[in-house]
Amino acid sequence: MANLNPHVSVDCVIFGFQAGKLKVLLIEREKVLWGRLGGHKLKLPGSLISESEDLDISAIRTLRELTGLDNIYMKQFGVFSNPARLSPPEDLEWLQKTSGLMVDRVVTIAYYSLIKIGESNITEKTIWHPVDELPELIFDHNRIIIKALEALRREIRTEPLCFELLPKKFTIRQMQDLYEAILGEKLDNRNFRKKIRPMEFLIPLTEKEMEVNHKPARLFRFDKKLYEKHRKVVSGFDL
Amino acid sequence: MANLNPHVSVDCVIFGFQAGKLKVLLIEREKVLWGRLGGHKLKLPGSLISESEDLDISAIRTLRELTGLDNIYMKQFGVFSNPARLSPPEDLEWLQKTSGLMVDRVVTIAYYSLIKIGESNITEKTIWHPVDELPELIFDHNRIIIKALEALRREIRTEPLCFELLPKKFTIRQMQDLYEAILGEKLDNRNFRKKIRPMEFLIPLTEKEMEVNHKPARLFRFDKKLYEKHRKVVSGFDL
DNA sequence: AAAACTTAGCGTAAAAAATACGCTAAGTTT
DNA sequence: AAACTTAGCGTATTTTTTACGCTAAGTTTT
Repeated sequence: MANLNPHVSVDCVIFGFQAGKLKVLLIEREKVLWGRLGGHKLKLPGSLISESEDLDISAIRTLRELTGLDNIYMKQFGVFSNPARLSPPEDLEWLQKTSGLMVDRVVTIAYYSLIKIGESNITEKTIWHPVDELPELIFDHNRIIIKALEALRREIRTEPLCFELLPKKFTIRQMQDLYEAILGEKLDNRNFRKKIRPMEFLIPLTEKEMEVNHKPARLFRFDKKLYEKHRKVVSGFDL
Repeated sequence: MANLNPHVSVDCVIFGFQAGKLKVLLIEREKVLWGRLGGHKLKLPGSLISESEDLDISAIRTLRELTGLDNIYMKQFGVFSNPARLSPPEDLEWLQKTSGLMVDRVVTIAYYSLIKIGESNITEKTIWHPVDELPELIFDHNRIIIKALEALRREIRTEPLCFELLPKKFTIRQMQDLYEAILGEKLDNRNFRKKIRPMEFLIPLTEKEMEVNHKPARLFRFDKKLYEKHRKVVSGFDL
C-alpha cells in the first residue's frame, strides 16, 4: 500500500440482516499490552486513506479485505470532523501505537454498506452486533452508526436497498420483516403484499422455502436489469 | 487564523433565488500575472480548513466572511476525493501560488447553503450565476454544483427549505415559482394553493405586494416556531 | 386421525390524497 | 370601456393508502 495520509480516514458501517434483526459488523480492537488498556472495546472497520486513492476505492478495498466480497452496495453518508473526536485519550493512544503515526486529528468520511450475511465470508475476528443494543464503542463510532441508520431509514424507502440485505432467494415475509426491523414499525401483511407483488422486477420462483414449521412460502428473486428498465418509466422504487 | 491543513478543504455551493431563477454564487478567480493564465475562470467559495476547526465551523466562517450573514441554512452533502480533481494543471498552479502551499491532493467536503439574495450583503467581487447555464469552472466545481442541485431537489420536497430562499414576506405565487425553478416542472396553481394554504405555520399578513402590474397578492411569512411544533404531530413538511 | 394453530395469500370497502379543470373578482394596460 | 392578467375559491374524478374479512395449506398437539 502506498503511504498513508494521516489526516483523512474512511469508516464503514456494514449492515446485515440476521434472525429478524438488523446488525452491524464490528471489530474487536486489538488489545494494547499495557496497564489499564486491557478493555475489549469494539470499533467500526476503517482505515486511514493512502495518498493516491479515491475515497470510494479506499472504502471498497477495506470491505473486500474484510468480507471477501466485491460488488457490495455502499454509500457515503457523512463526514465527522470534530477536532476532539479521537477521544477518550486511551483510544487515541491506541491508534497512535497501532498506526505508528503521530496522528492527533483525523477527518473521517463515513460509508454504510449492505451485505447478505449468509453469503459473505468474513475472515477476520469480527462480531455481528444488533444495532439496537450497542455497547460503548471507540471514538465517536456510536454516533456514526446512529447517523448511518438514519440515512439507511431514509434511503430504503425510495431505493431497492432491501435486496442487498436479503438472500438471493427470499419470501415476501422476509422482506416485510426486514422493513419492520429497519423502520421500527409493524406493517400490515395484506397491504404489504399488495404493494410488493405488482413490482415487475420481483420474479416468482417455482421453489418454496424449506425447513420452516408452517406453510412454506413462495421464493422470489430480484431482477436488477428489469428494475433498471422499469425505473425509467415510473420513477423508481417506493414503499 | 490557525495554520492550515493542506489536505482537506471546504467548498460552498450558495444558492439564491432571483428574477424567477435559481442562482449560484461564484467568485472570480484572481488572475495570475503570467502567460496564458489570464483567463477569468470562476470558482465556488471555499478554503482549506484550519487545523483546529470543525468543518461545519469552517463552512460557517467562510459564509460569514463572504456574505456578512449569520444563521444561514447549510448542509453537508458530499465529499469529492478524486486524486486527480485539482486539474487542469493551470488551475493547480494557481492554487499553489495563491495559497503558498505545495498542495497536490485535497479532499473537499461540499456544503450547499440557501440565502435570501435581497437581504444579503455581499462584499467581495462575486457573481450570482443562473445554475442552468454555467460556464466551465475551476477544478471539479461544475460537478460539485450538479451534485448540490440533486441534493437540494431531493431535500426541498420534505423540508421547509424554500423559506430560506424567499424573502421574509412572500406571496404564494413566489413560492410556486421557486418550486418550479428548482424542480424544473410546472405546477397547477389551484392545487398548489390548496396544498400550501392549510399549513399552519404560514402566517397571512394584512399587507399585499406592491409594484406589480397586476392584482396584488397577499403576503405571508413563515413561522419557524409553529413549524417546529407542528412537525412533531404530523411528520414534517412535504410537497 | 381429528382438532387446534400458524402463516400464506387473495379480496373488498372505506378513507385520504392527488389531479384535472371551471369560475369569479380585483386589479392592470390598451 | 374593453381586453387582459393574476389572485383565489370551488367541485368532480381518479389514484393511493388504510383497515380488515376470509380461505387454503401446511404444522403441531391431542
